[in-house]
Amino acid sequence: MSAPRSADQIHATLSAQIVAGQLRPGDPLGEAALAERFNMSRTPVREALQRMAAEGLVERGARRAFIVRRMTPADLGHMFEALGEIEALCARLAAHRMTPIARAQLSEILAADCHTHDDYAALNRRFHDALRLGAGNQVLSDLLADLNRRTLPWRNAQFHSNDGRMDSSRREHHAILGAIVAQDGDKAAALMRDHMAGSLAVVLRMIAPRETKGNPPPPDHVTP
Amino acid sequence: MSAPRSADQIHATLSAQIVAGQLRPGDPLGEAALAERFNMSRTPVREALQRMAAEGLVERGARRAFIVRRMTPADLGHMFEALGEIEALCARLAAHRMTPIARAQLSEILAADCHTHDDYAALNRRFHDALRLGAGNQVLSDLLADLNRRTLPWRNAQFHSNDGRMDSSRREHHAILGAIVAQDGDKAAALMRDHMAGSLAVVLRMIAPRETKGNPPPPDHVTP
DNA sequence: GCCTTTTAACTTGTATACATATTAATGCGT
DNA sequence: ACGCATTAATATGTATACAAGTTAAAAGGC
Repeated sequence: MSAPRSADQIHATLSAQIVAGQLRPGDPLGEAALAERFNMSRTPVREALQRMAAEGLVERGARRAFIVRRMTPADLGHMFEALGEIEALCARLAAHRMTPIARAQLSEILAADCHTHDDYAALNRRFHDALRLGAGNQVLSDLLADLNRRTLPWRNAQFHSNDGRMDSSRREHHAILGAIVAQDGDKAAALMRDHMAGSLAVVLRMIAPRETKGNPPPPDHVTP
Repeated sequence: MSAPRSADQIHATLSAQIVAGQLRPGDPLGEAALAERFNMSRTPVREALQRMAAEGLVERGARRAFIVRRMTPADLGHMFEALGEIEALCARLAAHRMTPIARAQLSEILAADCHTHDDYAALNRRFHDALRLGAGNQVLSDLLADLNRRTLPWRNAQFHSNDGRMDSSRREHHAILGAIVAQDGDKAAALMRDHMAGSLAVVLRMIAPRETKGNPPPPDHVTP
């Protein structure tokens, strides 16, 4: 039997709530409060928070207390650039390494029609997951999974507030698929870069309404 | 004043010993034993181990005990491929973004003459650090720092056992510098990829003598 | 009246005691 | 004699009590 550890449960629950936006950047994560909320002692709570800190989901605020991680526009830019470049890298590798069967499966994913935003979010995820696996590098795959989780709080709402983005995103997916089927690594990489840049543009337009609690992070200048 | 926390000290000490090779892959890291060794309780020891697990330096073995992370040849290949590709990416970005002053500083680093292996290791590190900073992306920089730390246990001894590698590595550095000064991003990336591939080749030749303690990890097939 | 200093409250960091699970050894049964 | 089951030992997981540091508020001096 599997041993359900409390710390894992807390970690999963808090991560999900941060990713879903229920806990917003800057929200305080007091150990005692969380311990009471989960009916557990502070020890597993601390373990969960430390792991989340190492994963980049939370950071240390005043009084060394943990808070949900805040990101300046510059930080978001760096994060999306890294995400886009590594996705592009995986796309290039996948174009060279994916088997014909894997290519067919990738095509199948895009062939499935979807109508609701939630459907598309799932499809989007499956597409990128298949590409990650196709690259055939476990380390890069893990890296992408981590970066993805860290950006999700700022990404998961974009489809709901921006209807046009869904269609354009879908078109871009098909273009990437075409480059991969043609085994054109450079083109796949370039298309993926543009695709991720498009996502960043949408997200940056949405930052303003999402206020971060507490002192905003050092007012980093947006690079001109 | 800074608050020197015990957990940080344990984390730093253990990390250094793993990177230096004093603790070898597969070595057990019992909490009680470490607590006694550091004259501390198990609590800060656990915190340090959990953080190191999230960083990829240790893993869980039998009885859920922490052990120094083992890596199959396939894992090492993935790790070095990721490292090489992201370094190449940073080199391309740096070729476009580094200021003339930063280029001059990079050149200065390579100009310094060194004779001992330790000297060269320091120089090597400064070169790669300068390139990381030159890319102007904090996330990629942090990623590289992490990957570097994780591969260090397998890299730090290569210069000592392979005299020829030092000279060839140095030549490759100069070639990369030339591409960056010429602002040729693609060439810098390609050269960096080859440079890292060279390091991997040396490391793979050194794996055999370094036996991992305990049951070797699942005998991952080496891709043909 | 404002600034400084001290003190008190609240938070995190550490230690220890207890619960629980996994492993290995031993004994019994076939 | 071999195999299975039971039990004991040793590790990690959790809870709680205590220590220490930081912040904020309040009181006193200039």
